[in-house]
Formats: sequence, structure tokens, C-alpha cells
Amino acid sequence: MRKRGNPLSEQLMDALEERGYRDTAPRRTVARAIAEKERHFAAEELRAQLPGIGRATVYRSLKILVEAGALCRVLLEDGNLHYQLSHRGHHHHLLCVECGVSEDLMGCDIEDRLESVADAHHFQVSGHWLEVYGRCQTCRAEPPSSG
Amino acid sequence: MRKRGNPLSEQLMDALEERGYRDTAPRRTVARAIAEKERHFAAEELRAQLPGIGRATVYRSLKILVEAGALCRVLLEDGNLHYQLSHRGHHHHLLCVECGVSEDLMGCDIEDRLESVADAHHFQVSGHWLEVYGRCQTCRAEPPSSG
DNA sequence: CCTCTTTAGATACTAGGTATCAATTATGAG
DNA sequence: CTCATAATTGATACCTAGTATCTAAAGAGG
Repeated sequence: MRKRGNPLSEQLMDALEERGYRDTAPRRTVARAIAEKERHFAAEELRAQLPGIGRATVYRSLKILVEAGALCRVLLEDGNLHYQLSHRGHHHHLLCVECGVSEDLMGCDIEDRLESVADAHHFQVSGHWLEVYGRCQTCRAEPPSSG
Repeated sequence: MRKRGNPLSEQLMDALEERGYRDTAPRRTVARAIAEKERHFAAEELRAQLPGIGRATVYRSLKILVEAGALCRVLLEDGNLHYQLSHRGHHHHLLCVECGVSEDLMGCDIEDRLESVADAHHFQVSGHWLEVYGRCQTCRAEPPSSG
């Protein structure tokens, strides 16, 4: 009588099984907790929500979920690293510095620009990391949250 | 009879003094060690080289040097954060994943592209973080370092 | 030289993450 | 279903990267 999580957590488990990882109770618990997140979250935040799961297991799960492409890491403006459900494939994030919402940037032409810029430096690009910070539509409509 | 470092370490100290920070022996020691670095380096690596300096002092020095714009933080492909002498002003890095060398990308038009892409998402860009990974000219000329 | 303020360094704590290893569990063969 | 094996777990310890706190020391200026 295995508790079925929502479809999202099933997706996470599927991503792991595709990679040959076993379907275990602790991983399901982690997957379910992640699936309920509506925002990017810190590793420690997730762990605190799962007192029954070992610390190493939580971190290991995060790691293999990132490797499997089901989760992605998000670098916040303050330097903290968060995790977020991923839509697979290479993409970037538009992060709202006010409310924390994030939107994915897919299929933009930034990689092309990088290629040409790097070319001028005789570099052969193999990858990149890009995060964009700003204010989302909703927060722009509201008065700035200043004192 | 204060030991004068090389011009680079003087620059670091100047950056601090401009900001109102005092000229102290520990900071000079840190500045000299940083000035000798030819590559980006980890905080702990620097600290290990300065056993006479307190841990907190090393980290504090790094922090204020970054704030003063004399150092910049570099995100490596593996997620580790390193530090590097900065040429001041906003710029990005081309990091060679093989030899670790880094070149600065200044005045490229990437920010403009970001603006327009973000605009399509109704985001107002306030900042961004970009690191580009690849192989430098030298490493490309050599056979790939595979087994 | 005295005072005031900053700084240093010790310590402890938070956070993220990895290595190790004995005990447990999932899975596939039979 | 049962067994054997390989993967996984969770405890522990350890490492890196920082920050907070606090007392003592040091710098700057009068």
C-alpha cells in the first residue's frame, strides 16, 4: 500500500528509475516533499521538513535528482543555492528578488551570443551558468516594498 | 618598517582605505597573499596559507575586498565559489575548465539581450550572474587531457 | 599619551555537502 | 516465495564557507 504522491512526485521517482536508481521509501518521501514546493528551496529547509529521513539521504537525493535533470539548482542573488523543479533541458531563470518567484527562460538566443563573444577570446564554450534577477510583473504593479 | 607588498597588494589596500577601512597588519598579509595568486582561489585555500591570521579575519577581508570591488567571486562549474582579483566594474568570466585560467568579458552586449528577453516576461532586470565555461586557446592546442 | 572606534582572533554556530561503514532493503534469479 | 547480491540508509565524522559574539589589542586623531 505505497502512498502515491501527486503526479509531480511520481515524475521525480520516474526520473530516478530511468537512471537505474531504486524506488525506496525515503526517496519517495523526499520526492513528495519536493513536489509540494511552490518555490525554490534550500537544502536545509527541505531536510528540516523531513525529520525522519537521514541528513545524508536528503542531500544524496537532491544530488541525484539534479543529475537526473528533474531538479535544478538556482543561485540566488545573495549567493545562496536553492533547488527547484526543473522542466528538463537547458534553461535559465528569471528570479524575482522581491517575491522569489522564478520563470524559466527557454530557447533564448543567449547561447549564440556567448559563442561569438567567446570566439573572440579563442575560447571554446562548453557550458555556462546564468541567473537573471529582477522584479516580476506582479511586484512591479505593487508599490516597492520600501519603508 | 612596514613590508611593502607588490603594487597589486597596494591596490587592494588602497581599495579598502578608500572605503574607510583601516590599514592593519593582518589585512596587509592577506592582501599580499592574494596579490601573489595567479588564479582564482578558494577561501579555505587562502586561509591555509596564512596560519598566523585568524579564520574570521581572512573571511572578513575577502568579504570587504569583494564589496570594495577589488576582488570578485567566481562560480566554478562544480558549484564551488572562488575569488579572483577584479578589474573593477561589471564583467563576466570565461573560465577554462582544463587549466583554470580565466579571462574577463567586458563590454559585451549580453546585458542588452537579457533586457529584451526579460521584457518578454514582463520582468524588470536588476542584475544577473553569468559564468562561461570552456577551453582556452592554449588548452585547445594541446591534446585533450583524457586517459 | 589618552580616548574612541575599529579590528583581530577565539569560539561557537549555521549551512551545505562528502566519506565511511555497519545494518537494512530492493530487486532479480531461481 | 526465498535467497543472494547489490544498492541504499542513516549515523557519524569530517570539510568548506560563512556569520555572530565578545574580549583584547591596535589604529587614528586630538
